[in-house]
Amino acid sequence: MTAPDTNPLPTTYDAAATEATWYAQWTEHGVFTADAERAATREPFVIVIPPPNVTAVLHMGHGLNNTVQDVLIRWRRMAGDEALWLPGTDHAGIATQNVVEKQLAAQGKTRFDLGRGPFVEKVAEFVDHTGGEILNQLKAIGSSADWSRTAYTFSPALSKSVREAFVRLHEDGLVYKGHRVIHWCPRCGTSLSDEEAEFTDTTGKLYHLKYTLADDPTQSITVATTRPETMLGDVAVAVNPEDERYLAMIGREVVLPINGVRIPIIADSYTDAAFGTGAVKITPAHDANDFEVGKRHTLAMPVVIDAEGIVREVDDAAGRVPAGLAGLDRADARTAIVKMLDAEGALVKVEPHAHAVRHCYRCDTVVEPRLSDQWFVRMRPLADKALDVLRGGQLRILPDRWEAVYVNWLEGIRDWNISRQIWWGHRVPVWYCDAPTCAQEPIVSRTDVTTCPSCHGTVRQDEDVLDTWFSSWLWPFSTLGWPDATPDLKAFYPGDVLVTAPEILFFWVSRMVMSGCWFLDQTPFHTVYLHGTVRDMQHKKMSKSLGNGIDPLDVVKLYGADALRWTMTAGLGLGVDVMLDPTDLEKSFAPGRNFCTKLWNIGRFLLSRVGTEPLQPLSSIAPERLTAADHWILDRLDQAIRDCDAALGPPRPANGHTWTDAERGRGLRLSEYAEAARRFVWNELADWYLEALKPRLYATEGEDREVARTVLAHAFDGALRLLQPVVPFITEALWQQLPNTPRGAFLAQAAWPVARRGDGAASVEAQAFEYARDAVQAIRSVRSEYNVNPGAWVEAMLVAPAGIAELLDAQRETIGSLARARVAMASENPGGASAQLLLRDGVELVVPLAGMVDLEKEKQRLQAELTQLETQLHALDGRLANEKFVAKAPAALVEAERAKAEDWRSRCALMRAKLGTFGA
RNA sequence: GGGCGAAUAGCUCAGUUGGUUAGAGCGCCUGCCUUACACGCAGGAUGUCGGGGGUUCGAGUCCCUCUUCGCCCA
Repeated sequence: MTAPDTNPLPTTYDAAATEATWYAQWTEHGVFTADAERAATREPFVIVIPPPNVTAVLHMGHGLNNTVQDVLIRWRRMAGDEALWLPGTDHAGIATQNVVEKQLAAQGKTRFDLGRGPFVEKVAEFVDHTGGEILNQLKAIGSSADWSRTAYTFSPALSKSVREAFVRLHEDGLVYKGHRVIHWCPRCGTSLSDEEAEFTDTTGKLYHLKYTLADDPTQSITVATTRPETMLGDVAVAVNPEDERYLAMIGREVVLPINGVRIPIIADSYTDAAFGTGAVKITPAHDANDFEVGKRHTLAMPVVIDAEGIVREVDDAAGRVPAGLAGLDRADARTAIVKMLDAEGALVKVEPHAHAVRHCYRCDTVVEPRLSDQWFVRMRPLADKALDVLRGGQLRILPDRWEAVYVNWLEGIRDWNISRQIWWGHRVPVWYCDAPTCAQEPIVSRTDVTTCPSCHGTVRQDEDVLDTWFSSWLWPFSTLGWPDATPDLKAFYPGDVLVTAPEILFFWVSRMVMSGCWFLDQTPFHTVYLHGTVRDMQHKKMSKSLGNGIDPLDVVKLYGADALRWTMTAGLGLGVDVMLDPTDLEKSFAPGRNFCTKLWNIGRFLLSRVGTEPLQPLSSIAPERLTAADHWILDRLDQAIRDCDAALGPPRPANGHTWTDAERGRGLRLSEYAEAARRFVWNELADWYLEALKPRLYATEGEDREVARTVLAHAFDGALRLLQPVVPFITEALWQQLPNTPRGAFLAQAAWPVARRGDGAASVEAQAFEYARDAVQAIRSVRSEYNVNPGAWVEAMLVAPAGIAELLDAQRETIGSLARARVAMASENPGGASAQLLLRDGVELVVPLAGMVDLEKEKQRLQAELTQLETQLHALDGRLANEKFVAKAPAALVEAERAKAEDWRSRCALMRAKLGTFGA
């Protein structure tokens, strides 16, 4: 009888209780806390978290992203590195401001009702009270981040980094104020960078407008535009100088419909003769390309749409907007203007037109090109450095196809608009003298300026704040104390791996490389790991707005954090999207839960049979005391360790700084790692070793029982170590119960296993167990085929060549207990009415099954097997007869193929002989 | 318009530099509640590797082309 009362493990695994217990233990004992001093004597391994928005709520994308980071950091922590996973949040300028503005709107207020100071205070208060909750949610999925170093992009410390970066770039001549057309979101009321103005493919309309020549009303020129409402601000019509259709018109003037303004026809090679009519209207204040044309031709730049997207005479536009149109929203204005153009006979035609329209990445409003003054960073010199580190091999991106995308973007880099006209964010550190007569230039300063250095009068700070990404791009070192030379900065910069999704390759990843190379002269990490996107079964990206999301916390509640992590890891091919079915959580997460249950039950078996009495260490056991099964499982553990290491590593370039071609594409195969560990613990340890071991453990005492206890505990200990990075909770809970676990130690910081034998060759002793497995599987197969009662014992006879026979003879009991058979060895096949199978290396299995064997069936099976093997042998012989194959293929391969052909030939012969005994 | 990726078992996917009889999980079929586990065990079925062409002794893997789906950039 079992004695469940003495087993410290309950029959079912309680994920919730275990997770709470061990997470608290880990944090209480500082398991996740990195130490700058220790990093002097150990390899540091650093991952900085992609900081979630401070107002974000955990979704499956975070679940995936943070599981990957946690697996890597836990792996390196065990491997002996000084592992630092640095967590934190992003103040998320526009996004956070939008949230609070929405709250105000519900009270019928705007931010302007409050004023700048009180509004910023209100946002800060909001962030203090509700922000950062996502970090607690990350704890629920087991994230082993160093919470003592939690950073925030808008903290005083990081604000100092931001100012330093701005001022230094200014000193380097790379920050400047530019007057040009930028992307403007009329809803958010701010400019956007190129990257923040996302393209959406749209089927719009192409309007053909007829402008009459001023000096000859019988002649006209037709322009094509997707934005007819901007015609009020037209200052020219441009044609290509090569375009013969319009040569005679260049230099003459046309009259704009509706407002009657006269504008010239100019020649500019920007105009594509093949697009539309070959003539385009030029509106310098409302189109970036037109702006360039306007500058080249020193044209006026009237502004006819204001910051809110309302049509009116804003700037330089007197007489351009008729009273009936002034005050209309840009969309309404389009409708009205098209109607007016039609009435005037100026609308030639309207045709459907597929094109991409830019939208605000925060609120999806159609972006309005707008002429304004903005701060820019000249990116070319920074981009060149970022290209150098990739090309030089100090940086790699996995999957490597993204490297081309990275290179392409950096080669075509454009200046970065870093100023935003919102209130929530780092204020641009520039001050202006209030005195209109003072000659003082704008002051760019690391510290606040209160009086004008020239006239000692009052100053005012620039109204703009910086793009939120201007703080994010400093993240790998601002979080470590830069610009101060802190111990952390010295110990943990540069870091190692950056884990994120491809969506922010340009927003964030490339820019971090640029800033790291520029300010610290080193790439901030040697590896960028771009994982896939979480999608539903229709391959749609999971999102709250689409309603196809899965809440990771629901999964934790239903299946446990380990199950969630298992699904994320085991399903993660390199760079491949993860497909989950939001309507069927069971399908996605049951495998992880089932695996945990399996682990739990192995642990329960071990504790009930091995017990908790101290064990002698494996190293103290003489090899000859180990059974074939012991040797086999220890070999399998070695192989599993090698497979896991090969899938995960190398953790860094072998020479410490530059990837070799051979190393560059290796590692970070999380699914292969998980599969290797799973295969070992389930298909090898549980399915075979444990079963083979039972008779030895059922013994109440004896030397062999002690050996069995030690080997099983050792193998399971190895499995738990390999699995800790994926399923940290259950492995910790089990490891704590193992007889030889030191008190006060944690699996989370125990040593990563090392293979006992490095070569990977199976030992002779282990080989014996492989033969035994073959025999067991063959007997089971026969039993199943003949529907032998599962409880019944059968007779089985093994005929084996010398050498193998001795090995098998020693395994008779093991084979018998696993296959429910009384196993005998025989020197030759007795023939007769029996089921017979040919195993490896000339081993034959004979199962008499008196009276049950269907000879015809046996014959058919054998014949089918023979036919298949003959076909393969024929193909193989053909290959070996091919002189070119023998001459060109590697010698080792040819040799192996020859040996195989011989093996198959003798197998065929045996089968034919056997068929003969059936009287065929 | 330019670039990239994917297409392998019913489903989701592995398959590193071309080289055993192409694998896993789930699902499916058969039999088992065997004293760790039915969230389990044992046995089994399932693929002209998207179509076509080429290179090679040899192609799921390399090249060309077509089809379908997806992504990025302009």
